Amino acid sequence: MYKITGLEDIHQVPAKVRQMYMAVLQLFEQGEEAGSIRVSAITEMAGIGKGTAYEYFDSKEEMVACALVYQMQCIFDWLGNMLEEKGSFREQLDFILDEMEVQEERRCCFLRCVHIMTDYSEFSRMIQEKITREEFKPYLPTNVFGRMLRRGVERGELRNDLPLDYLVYCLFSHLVSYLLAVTTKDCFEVNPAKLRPLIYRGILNEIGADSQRQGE
Amino acid sequence: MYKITGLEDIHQVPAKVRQMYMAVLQLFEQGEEAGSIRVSAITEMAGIGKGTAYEYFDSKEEMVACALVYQMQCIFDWLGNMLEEKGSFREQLDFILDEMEVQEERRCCFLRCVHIMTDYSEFSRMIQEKITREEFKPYLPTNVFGRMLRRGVERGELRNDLPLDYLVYCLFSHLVSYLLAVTTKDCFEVNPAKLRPLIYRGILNEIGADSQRQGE
Amino acid sequence: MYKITGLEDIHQVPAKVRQMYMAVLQLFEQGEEAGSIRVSAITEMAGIGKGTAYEYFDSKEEMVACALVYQMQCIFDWLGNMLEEKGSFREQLDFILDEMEVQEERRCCFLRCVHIMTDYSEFSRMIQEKITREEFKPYLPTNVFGRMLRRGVERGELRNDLPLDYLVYCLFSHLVSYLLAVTTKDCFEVNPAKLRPLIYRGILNEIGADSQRQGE
Amino acid sequence: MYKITGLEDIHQVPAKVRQMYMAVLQLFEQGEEAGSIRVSAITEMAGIGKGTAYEYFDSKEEMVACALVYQMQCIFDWLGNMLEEKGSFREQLDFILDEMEVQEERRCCFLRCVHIMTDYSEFSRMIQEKITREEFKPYLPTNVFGRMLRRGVERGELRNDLPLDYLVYCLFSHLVSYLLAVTTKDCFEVNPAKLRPLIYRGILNEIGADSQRQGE
DNA sequence: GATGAATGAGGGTTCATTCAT
DNA sequence: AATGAATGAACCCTCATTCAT
Repeated sequence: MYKITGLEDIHQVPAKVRQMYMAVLQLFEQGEEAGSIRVSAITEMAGIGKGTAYEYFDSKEEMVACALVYQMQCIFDWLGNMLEEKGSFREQLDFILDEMEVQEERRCCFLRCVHIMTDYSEFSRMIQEKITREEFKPYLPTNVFGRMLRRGVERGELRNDLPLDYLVYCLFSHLVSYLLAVTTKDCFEVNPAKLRPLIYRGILNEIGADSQRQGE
Repeated sequence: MYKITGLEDIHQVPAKVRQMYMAVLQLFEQGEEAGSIRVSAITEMAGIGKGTAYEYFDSKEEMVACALVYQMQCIFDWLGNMLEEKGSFREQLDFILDEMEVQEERRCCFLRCVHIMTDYSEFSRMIQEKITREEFKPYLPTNVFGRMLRRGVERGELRNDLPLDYLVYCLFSHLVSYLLAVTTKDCFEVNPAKLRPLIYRGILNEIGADSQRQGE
Repeated sequence: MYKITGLEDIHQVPAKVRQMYMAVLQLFEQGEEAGSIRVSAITEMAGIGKGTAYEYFDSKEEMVACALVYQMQCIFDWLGNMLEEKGSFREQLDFILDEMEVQEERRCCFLRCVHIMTDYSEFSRMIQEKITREEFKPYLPTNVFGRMLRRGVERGELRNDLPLDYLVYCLFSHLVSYLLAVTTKDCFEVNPAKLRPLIYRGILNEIGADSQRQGE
Repeated sequence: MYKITGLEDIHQVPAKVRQMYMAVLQLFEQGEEAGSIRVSAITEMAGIGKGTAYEYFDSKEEMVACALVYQMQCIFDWLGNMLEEKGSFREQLDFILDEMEVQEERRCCFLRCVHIMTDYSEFSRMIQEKITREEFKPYLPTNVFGRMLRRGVERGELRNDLPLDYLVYCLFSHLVSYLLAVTTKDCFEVNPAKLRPLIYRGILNEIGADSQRQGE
């Protein structure tokens, strides 16, 4: 039988596979490590037989990797749609920061992206291999944020003299900083509320349309 | 016998324990995950008997966690000493960015700090518990960078109207951004050389003495 | 899966579990100690995989303890049935003494009862915990002998003015004495044949109907 | 160096060996099984180095076996001396029953004798091998009780028409019954106080001088 | 297609014994 | 003689994977 690749259309995932994905994600939220999740835990939680899992996937690693890729797809798909609805760059930025601050599950997903990018392990390589495939392209942060930033430029809110890649990097790194600040509240005693204005200023300083005009 | 805690003075670690640490770190560089390192791999590489490992540590997890904590201590100790020798904030900043860019082992260590901070797993909690102990205080990035920044303020290079914690956060988040940019060259096509001036400007905009004067 | 408790109906023990029980008992007869029986020895002898053993039992100790409890159940069940068929107290007594003298496996089981009763170890406690459960009640020597003695009283062969508990104790202790005598032939040079009449006289002296009449 | 055999004169056991014996016996009273006592537990409790233990003994089994043999020697030596002081058979019997009922450590020792006699394991064979050596002879229950019984015959308290071995067996088995009754109070609800007269009558019925006269 | 009982390789840990000091 | 750090064989137990039903 054809096995699952994790890059299927998120709306056409077989029911039992979706149940498995949900189980994996739930186990992650319970603090399990990727490597130490047990197949029996997944199938029991998904309410399916252990053998069934192997009808869809070749190995445990595939199950976990596909579940994470699926979650990324879902969240970035959702995020892309939500950003599309906002009227201005500032509203979009606010929305992202709000999500990072508030939502447990979503912050988790952002964190996991950073976590996976900062790891050389076999398992991370597996996910990286998947998310660099053609099918994943539209869900890549690069593209989700890219679309948002391109519209910002078109609207005249952002500088039009910088390569899009640089705009993406700039936004991304500020977001990571905020994410870490929110996550490690205990470590740096920095109030997220006080940080927001600095994030705005930092980003607009670098890529806002005003900074371009000032430079002229 | 007293078991190793990982917080011993880095110059007084027993020879065999140091050999174990080196083995663990080498295995990490070969791409192993924390959870999948085998005790036999550690002891064989360290050239000691498997039982000996358990004379010093209570479990495999302890072995790995202590090795990582040891590496952090060593690197932040070394970094602190190196920074002390530099004459200006700019020289210090250059030194750190150079290290992040060039040195494999050291970048690894920085990355691992981020990696651990972005993880809820049992294993990460184990390390976090160790590095929040009193003995580790002087090696904490917060303190290493804190000392560097305090001197910057004293020298009149940095603003004196901001809490130190905030200065640390600001520096730290810019460093993480640079680190990610250097690490994920493949993802964002951003040239580190072109990034440097932006990092400098970004940091000095926020915490440089000049920005304070301008605000007045 | 539900784990085995050792108190299942002896006729409904799963085949592989029964094979394990047989292996354990065989190992005992080969002179192994309870604590030093190896799981691999059990499974190899039972002709099953090592993992399978853990499908049914939680630990090695459980395997061994359940096997011993199973043997007790089987033997006391068999003994109870055999005694039921005998027509008189004297025939019943003869039957028990014959069995103690002749049968290797069954004497073993009686001896083990004594062995376990004279031991405080964790392992003995484990068995004692099992055989004091409700399900084991009908197989307890107290009850097997109790039924036999009650019928003796009803038939008018035994005194009816003593509590049943006392009758049981009296029979039991004489049996133990005989058992030890038979077992330690090398130690006391006492001929079992010469002992029998003394056992009969000893028991009937204490609990026989005649002794009651004489006392009146 | 000459190794300890466990049959040395109990008053000439080297100090460190005696400390080891005490440690082993203490561990037994804490409920450890013979096979699961650890060498390190013995040496730590004895306050000596682990290597030292192997100066005196060839193996762990020897250490434990010798400690048990030593305890038997001590207790039966003491018992023999105590019995010597008593003026009549009845007083001697009372003394033994008292000890069985009251003294924890000594009842333990009697129980252990039964426990070892009812076991075929390697370890029990080791002890049995030791206690059947010439040097242990005077401490054997057979002999301790034998001396007591011989004096009973000489004093005219006991029958003189039975072989000594038989007298010993008779006494021994009644003592075991009493021991079991006292030990398993919870199992048979038999009051030791009510049992005593029965034990006396039982023994004297069989081997008392009166029973001989009656038979004539 | 779905199942879950059976498997056995693999790895963590213990602990008796040795031997250099 | 005394020590205790070092050792590695031994063994329990886990769990990914298979396959007969």
